[in-house]
Amino acid sequence: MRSYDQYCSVAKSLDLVGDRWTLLIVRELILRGACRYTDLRNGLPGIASNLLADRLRELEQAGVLSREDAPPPIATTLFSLTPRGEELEPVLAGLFRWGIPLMGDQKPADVVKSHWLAGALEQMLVDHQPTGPEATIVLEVGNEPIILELRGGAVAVRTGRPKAADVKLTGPPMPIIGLLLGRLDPGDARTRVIDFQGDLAILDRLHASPGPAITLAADS
Amino acid sequence: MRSYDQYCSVAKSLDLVGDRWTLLIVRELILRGACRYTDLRNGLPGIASNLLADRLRELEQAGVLSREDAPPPIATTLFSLTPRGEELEPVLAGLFRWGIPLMGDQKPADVVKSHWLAGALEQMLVDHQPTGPEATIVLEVGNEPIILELRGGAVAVRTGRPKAADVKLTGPPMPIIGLLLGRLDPGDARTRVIDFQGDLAILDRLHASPGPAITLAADS
DNA sequence: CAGCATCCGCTTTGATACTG
DNA sequence: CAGTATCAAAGCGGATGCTG
Repeated sequence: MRSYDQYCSVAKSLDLVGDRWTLLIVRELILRGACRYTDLRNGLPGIASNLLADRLRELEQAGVLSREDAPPPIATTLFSLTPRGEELEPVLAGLFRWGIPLMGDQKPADVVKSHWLAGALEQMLVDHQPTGPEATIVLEVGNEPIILELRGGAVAVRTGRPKAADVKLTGPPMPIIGLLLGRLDPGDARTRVIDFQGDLAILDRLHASPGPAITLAADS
Repeated sequence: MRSYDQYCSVAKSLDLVGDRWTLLIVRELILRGACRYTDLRNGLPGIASNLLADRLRELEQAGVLSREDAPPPIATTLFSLTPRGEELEPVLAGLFRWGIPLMGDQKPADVVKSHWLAGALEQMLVDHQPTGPEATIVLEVGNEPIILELRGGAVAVRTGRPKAADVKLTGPPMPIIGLLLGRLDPGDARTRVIDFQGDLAILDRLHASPGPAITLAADS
């Protein structure tokens, strides 16, 4: 990309990561860790192969990612973020958050990947009942299950094979996200989302009102 | 811009603000507040006029900014961020910070505007001596003076005409930034920078070590 | 002058095919 | 698997012109 030729740190940042696809490559590496070329292609549906190669070269040049040949048994090239590249995480976190309201309508052309949703949920979810028991929520959505683990006030989000779940939600992405963020109540959800299993009360821990007593106290 | 067609909040964000120039327009509106078309052109040297018009239309459409005709005496159109647009501030803040290490070499082609530097400094500076007296630092750099006001632990950064200054630094941008961030000591600075006026000790308040006593305590 | 729209040459991107 | 090569289409930059 042609430089903006502005002595401004935003412009200098965008000189390096402002190209089309570039921040999505960083997204993949943040969410997935070290990736093969093919993993990146799978995580970036729509990218042209030559563009991916170009971008990887530019990002390596810029010190954002590094390329290393994995040891003999694997025999492949792995791309991963450098520490400098990982410093882009706050920028990506901002974009994950800002884009949530734009995810209302999943267009027919839209591809869904579970790890993208996991990244967004990680930015948005808080356990408002930190003293509660550990709990596991599993979402069957996208191409692989998403696992939310509530423990000590934190919500860990990952994808993969779940062992056990206190609640399991199966259905299309949008109503499930709305339900988790508290923008859709279980009544509406039942008509749009598909299937609940387990104790729905656990979902209340993700919403803002810890209980009537505190709500009343805030009102007084 | 063509959509990425990915059901991911980062991709959806970039569908709206990932185009060339778009985030720099948001930068201008965050730093400057409501702007006229001409103000934006001045703050975005290098942009083609038609492109600016296109982007403003797209951003208005996306709900990021609004256009309003100022009242009669002014008779111009003002562009300003909507609340939704202001929510991009964390993203811009991230880019301001991430780009600081890229500002080493001001290339001959680079344009400098003081309000860009002000935005970067606002993200980086902290007063480590919050109980100290109020102090004003003035930077004569770029096209207009930058005023740093230390008060109660906060560092307010603005551009404009200063009233009085405890320290005044005059010179090229890079060494002045280095000096403020503590990456360049006054000895080196004197050979590269320029001109000091006033009490340089105030600059120490911007650096990490609050004093020998605390440093020793931390070591023990 | 402020706020665009049009035109044109150049660069970047997208889609697909091909290779060590 | 990890890329190149090719070429058409889209996007961008710069100049200029138009309208209140």
